[in-house]
Amino acid sequence: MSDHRLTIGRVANQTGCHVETIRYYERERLLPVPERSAGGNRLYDRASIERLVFIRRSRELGFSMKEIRELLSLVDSAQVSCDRVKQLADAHAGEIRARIADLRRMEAILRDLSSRCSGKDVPTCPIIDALQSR
Amino acid sequence: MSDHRLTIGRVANQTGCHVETIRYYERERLLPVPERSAGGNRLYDRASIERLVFIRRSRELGFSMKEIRELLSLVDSAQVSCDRVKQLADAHAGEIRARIADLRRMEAILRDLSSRCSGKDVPTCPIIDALQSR
DNA sequence: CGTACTATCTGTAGTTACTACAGATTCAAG
DNA sequence: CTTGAATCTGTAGTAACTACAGATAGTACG
Repeated sequence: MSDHRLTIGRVANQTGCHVETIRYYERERLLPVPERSAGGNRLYDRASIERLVFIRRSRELGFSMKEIRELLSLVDSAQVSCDRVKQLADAHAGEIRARIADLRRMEAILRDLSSRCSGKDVPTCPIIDALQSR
Repeated sequence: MSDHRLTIGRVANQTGCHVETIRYYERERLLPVPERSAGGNRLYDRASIERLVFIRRSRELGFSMKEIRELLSLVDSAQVSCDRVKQLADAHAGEIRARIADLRRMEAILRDLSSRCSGKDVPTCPIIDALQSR
């Protein structure tokens, strides 16, 4: 039954995480302490891979480790409260929208400044001027 | 002539930077070493304030400190090369657009997942499911 | 079985742009 | 001269990894 134990390198390959990141997640208690070989190397099972994929996908969606910690604890609790999960996802989506709005503002300003700059070697630059004064 | 020297606290007020941030910028060599009072307190002039405002506005537009360092060195060089400034601004705007695209992708996925989740206390949650499996 | 090479181990430091102390000193007002 | 606010230096913490160094484990080959 314990015949498909995987080394950390294989787990890294299968999940797309770096070896160091896997160890880091273990230190941070997102991953349970794995078994060890006689010599002390980590050995993982299927469940660890699933958990790692969960973390990775959550990170790809921009969840912070704190949020992931909570998502994982919800997963770990016998029955998932869809309620709280949805809450977390919606709150996070809201943060992302706010961030997008910020970035759009920045981009618009930069585009405007750039359009007013010839790019030629003239003595004054409208971009610099705008940054310098109010 | 040296009658409008400002303490770091006043400079912080006028620029909207924290005192610690001003000292940090000095350590990082974005700001020149200021004069000191007899007792050792920093004393700033108008030029320092302008430079600090420049840094702050650049940061607000999302420039990294590395980029700001280059912008400042362009400002410091006798004649500004509008060319390079525009290049930096455009490159930065491009990064912002890429970041926005990323965030939009995340937000769309989250919105989709959330719409498929009732938020009720059902045994399985489509959000969790999506995170768990590929 | 020995050797060589790769994988893994632990522990620490670096990354970005600040922010937050602690404990000592300086300054300004009364 | 005293008191309280401001400032000083130096260090450590933040988020989420990444990058070593130096030591040990595992594995393939002859």
